[in-house]
Amino acid sequence: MFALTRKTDYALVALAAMARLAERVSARDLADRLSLPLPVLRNILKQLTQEGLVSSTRGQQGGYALARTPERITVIDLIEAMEGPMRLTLCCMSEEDRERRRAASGGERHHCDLEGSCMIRRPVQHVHGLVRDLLSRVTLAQIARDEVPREMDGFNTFVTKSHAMLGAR
Amino acid sequence: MFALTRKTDYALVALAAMARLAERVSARDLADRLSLPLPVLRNILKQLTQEGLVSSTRGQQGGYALARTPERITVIDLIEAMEGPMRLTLCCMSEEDRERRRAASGGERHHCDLEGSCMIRRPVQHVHGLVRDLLSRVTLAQIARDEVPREMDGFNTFVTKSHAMLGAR
DNA sequence: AGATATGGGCCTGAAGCGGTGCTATTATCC
DNA sequence: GGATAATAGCACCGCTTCAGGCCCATATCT
Repeated sequence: MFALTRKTDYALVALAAMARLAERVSARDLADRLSLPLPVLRNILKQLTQEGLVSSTRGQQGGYALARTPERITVIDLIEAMEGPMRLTLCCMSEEDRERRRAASGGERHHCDLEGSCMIRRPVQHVHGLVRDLLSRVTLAQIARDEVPREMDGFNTFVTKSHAMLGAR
Repeated sequence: MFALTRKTDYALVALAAMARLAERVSARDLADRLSLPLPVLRNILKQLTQEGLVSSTRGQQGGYALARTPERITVIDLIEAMEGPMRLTLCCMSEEDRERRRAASGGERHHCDLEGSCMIRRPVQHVHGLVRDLLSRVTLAQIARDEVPREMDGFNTFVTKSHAMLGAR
């Protein structure tokens, strides 16, 4: 089911709230404000900290804050922080991702069996790039302020970015 | 993990091959040509038939063929046929989908708890619309011929389409 | 010292995914 | 009419992930 998990959903709500607050908040405080279940929110904030999207301060008066300005946090950052690298199909995985999954689940075949003979690999990877780029153009600031542009053009810069990305990954 | 399932992946490969062949093929034949596991491909083709993307003919010399021209089958059609309605977050579910899930899993809460107070609902639904529209612009014909446009503009028509869609769903 | 936070685990029930097998039905060919 | 070849509709199983919760160690401020 092509969908974000509930945790990612909550993460989006939490980060948007943190963007508006713009000051350090404890997990409990945030859970109260947003009516989110505290244990879940804790796990989410922990993970976002590990992934470097938020910074944490321990102890009394501690809490969480965005690690960067909301303009520099994109939706794809958030998604991949919570769910790991996005991929439309198996061919869209990067080599590193592939190694990681192979190591994690014990030597399964985590590559497309077709590889050479697959006729749709290039176009599919291209669509993958289009989606990923779209999500990398939406920032947390835009989400928080309900200022997501109606049109996502400016694909001139995209073309180069996309190709560079596909090459690198 | 924001990714398509393996079945959807295979479905894409299969449909693209059927688009190129442009004639009726049996599941076995297709599995041989594409080096896909036959039992899996069978289930996929059955499901695609139920969803109306391919038409089937029983009996000897029977098989499957695309129900429409590949120009009229989009990637989002395929994805939603295999995985059910796409949604970025819970708020992006249509009312019917919500009812369906509620009925299926016995009265759970399948809606966003925040509803009224949620500050990011509109922007998130808008991003959902952007992604969905992008995927609805890529056709099976383009995939099969590796002719996916480098730029996906023409968002003028999109704006109206998107709003109509969000309204209808 | 005590109160308040985060950090790092670990655990469980439920649901979805990947894959397989069996039987019934339908159409064609001989 | 009978054999054959194909789809249709199930039901099943092992595995992984998801959602949610709990516990204890550690750090920090008062």
